Amino acid sequence: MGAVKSKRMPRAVREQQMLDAAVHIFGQRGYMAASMDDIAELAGVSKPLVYLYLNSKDELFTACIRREAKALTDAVRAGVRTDLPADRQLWEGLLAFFAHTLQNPDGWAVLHLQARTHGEPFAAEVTAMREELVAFVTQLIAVAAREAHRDPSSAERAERTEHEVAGLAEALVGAAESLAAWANTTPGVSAKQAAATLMNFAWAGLGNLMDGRAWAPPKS
Amino acid sequence: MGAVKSKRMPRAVREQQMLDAAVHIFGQRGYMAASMDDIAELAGVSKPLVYLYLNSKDELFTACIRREAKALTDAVRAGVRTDLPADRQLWEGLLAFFAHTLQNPDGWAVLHLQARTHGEPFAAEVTAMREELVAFVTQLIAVAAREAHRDPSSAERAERTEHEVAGLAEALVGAAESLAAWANTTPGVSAKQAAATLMNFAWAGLGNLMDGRAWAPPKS
Amino acid sequence: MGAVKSKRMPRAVREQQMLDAAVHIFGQRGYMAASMDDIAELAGVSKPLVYLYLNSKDELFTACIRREAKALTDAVRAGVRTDLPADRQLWEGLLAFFAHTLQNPDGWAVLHLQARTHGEPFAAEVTAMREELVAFVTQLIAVAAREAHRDPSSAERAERTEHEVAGLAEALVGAAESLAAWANTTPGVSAKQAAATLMNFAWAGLGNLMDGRAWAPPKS
Amino acid sequence: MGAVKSKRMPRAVREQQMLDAAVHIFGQRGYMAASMDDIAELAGVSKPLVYLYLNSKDELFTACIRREAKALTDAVRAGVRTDLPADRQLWEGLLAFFAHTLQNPDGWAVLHLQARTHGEPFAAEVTAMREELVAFVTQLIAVAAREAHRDPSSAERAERTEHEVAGLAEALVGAAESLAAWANTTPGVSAKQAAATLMNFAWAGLGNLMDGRAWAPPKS
DNA sequence: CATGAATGAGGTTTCATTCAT
DNA sequence: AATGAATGAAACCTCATTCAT
Repeated sequence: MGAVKSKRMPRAVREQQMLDAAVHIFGQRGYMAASMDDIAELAGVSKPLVYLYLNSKDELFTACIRREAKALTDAVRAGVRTDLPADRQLWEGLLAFFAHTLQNPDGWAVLHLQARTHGEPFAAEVTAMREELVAFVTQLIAVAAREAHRDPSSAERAERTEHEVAGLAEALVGAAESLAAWANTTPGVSAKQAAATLMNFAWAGLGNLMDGRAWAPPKS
Repeated sequence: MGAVKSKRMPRAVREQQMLDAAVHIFGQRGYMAASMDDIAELAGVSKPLVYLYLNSKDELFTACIRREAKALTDAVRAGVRTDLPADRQLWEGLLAFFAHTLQNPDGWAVLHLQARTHGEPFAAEVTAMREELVAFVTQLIAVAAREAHRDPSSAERAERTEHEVAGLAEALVGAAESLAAWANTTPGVSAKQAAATLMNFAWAGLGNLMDGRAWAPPKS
Repeated sequence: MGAVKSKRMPRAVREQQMLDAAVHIFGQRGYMAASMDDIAELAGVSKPLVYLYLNSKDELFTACIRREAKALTDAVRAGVRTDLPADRQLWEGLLAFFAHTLQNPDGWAVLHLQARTHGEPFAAEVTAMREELVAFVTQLIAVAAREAHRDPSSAERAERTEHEVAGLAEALVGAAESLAAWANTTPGVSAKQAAATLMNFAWAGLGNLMDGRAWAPPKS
Repeated sequence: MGAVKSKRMPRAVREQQMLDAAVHIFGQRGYMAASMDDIAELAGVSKPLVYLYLNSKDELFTACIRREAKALTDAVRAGVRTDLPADRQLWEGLLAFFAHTLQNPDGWAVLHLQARTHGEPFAAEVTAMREELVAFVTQLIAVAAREAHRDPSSAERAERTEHEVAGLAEALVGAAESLAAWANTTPGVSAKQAAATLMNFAWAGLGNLMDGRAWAPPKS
């Protein structure tokens, strides 16, 4: 874990070492419980150097969030072949998402647990990333809807559908996030299993909705 | 919020005041950022009294988690009439869940955000509550499966179904949790809307699964 | 110096002990070089108690300045009998001023050296005190002028006089301040000697000015 | 202010740039609040170079004091024509003094405020400069006394006068210093005005004293 | 029952200073 | 001649926690 201690490294390298250490500590202990001493020690440098390069605990935390958010969205983007049908795209996206979060448990903890738990500068960073994922899913659902009934006979149905897509995408991304946390803390759950569970859950339901077979709440 | 300051109250009442204050502060600021000073002040008592009744910050936090977890599961249980069909039970459960979390944002923040973000003594408390909810959903899914095809023709299909129920319940509860957080931070979202969104998402998907129409991952 | 260490004292007493210690350390070492650790130790208390009562280094410093400024102006006021002629009043004021500054070297150092050397919140406190002294002197000079020539024959002379009084008072107070510092660092100089030196210097000069016998700068 | 950054300059030039920067920062922020980083940056060099040339913060500060003290005394000396009568010499000296301090506010702040506010190595530097000014004034007063009454009729008076000259010179220099600070912080006050105010104040008073018309403290 | 008084320990942050190139 | 990389030491401040009344 703690990189081999060697002196006089170029700044870019040292910064990555510090971010590695910080993500690990922040992910394990939380923002407030993490001490700059511990992060510096794990990074193999002295505390003043951490401050010289990253200025403050806040900025260090923000840098962690940004790096991990970018890494995650990059991973998902890289995993999806956009020339495939919508269901295959969703499948590949989920697979890439769970694979990445399972391989980066600390990074995922920082994004999912820590960043959202501490006030506004941080939560906004995650919100931005989340919106990218939600947009991806929203677009997939829209494509799927068009694929499902090429016949745009009922304008009403189309409208209702459009109207609900946002909430559905939100629910799907939320479910994925929760499953990622669950997979991270439950031994023996692979990325493929998590993706399959969610895909089954989601795709069939979406299909039904597209066809207008929604569950109707009771009148009472 | 801060109870009117009056002397000589029975211990049980004072304790509840303290827990009220603690849940509010913990929910707003997080476990580490919350100070015993602030909690005592909001509760309208002196700090030593908080220690006399609740021993330490850890125990105070644990007491908060336990009280809020019990309140939530009680609310869900109370909202479900077990003599109704499975879909109605799930609907009522979701409704009760979202209604309670929306009316107790601080309590929900403590359970969903804070308790899971800080090491083991606390996360376990939430896990216990979560398992109760998952069990409730799991049983509903099982009932639904039996209702759907009373004819257990394909043993293979039944087995596969049983095998996945755990993951599905997990996904559903996770989606509910995410939606609760979303509803809490998005103005204008009612408990009924949140429940309807999730119910639509879930029930159709579950129904399809029950009928064996699952989405099949590609072989590659 | 360091008060006898005894536990459990009422807050007001402890606060004065802390201020005593702080004035001593600030006066000797300067605002920035003074450490809260040293002040707390000299006061015979722990550092957190200093913060509990005085909030921050800034506020502690401000409290010192205010206390010492008030003590000095009080001492001067108490030393002057306002029913005497102007010269006697000035004499008594100077005597009280030098007596007080010689008996409170640290307080005087805080006011004269430290408070003016560090930015605006602090300098303003001293300016207020200084203005009180300048006003006192200004009024004495005006009274003296009236006493000197009861015959207000030359309006021009009176006007010019009025015009210069401000600058003269400023110079006199400035001279007094410098002499106080000098007396504080030069062994064997009594308050009476310092007052006599300045009184001689000032009163004769003022008298001459009142009579219009000013030194004229060369034309070149 | 910050010199254009150019490499390979002769040492003497670089040193002056550093001293310029240091005087500016020390004057504005004070000795302790000034950081070597800021000074090096303002000087346009790297920190190790500052240490290579000036060894330590203390020595850098001392070098600043010495340079500014020399500049001030040089300016005063250069402004005085010693073949003139005493009053003209004093006038020219004051004029040069105020002109220099007004044109070098940072340097004057270093000498008057900062150097005296921090322990012994530094205060002594200023004391040396101050003594030179006091000696200059003392000698002027002596000359003036001889000019005033060439007839040393009263030995007693002469003795008393000799005895007080030190205090008087001290008071005059102190008043000048205070006025310089006042002129530096009060907009619209010229060197000539400051010099005239003090000259009026001082010369008439000194003249009176020379003639034996001193103010007598009351017997009580 | 209730509290004002008090502290040990540890947090973030900054700074003067040096080393290796 | 000049600098990027690095740190030991110490500053301010906060907090959970306890005692004596």
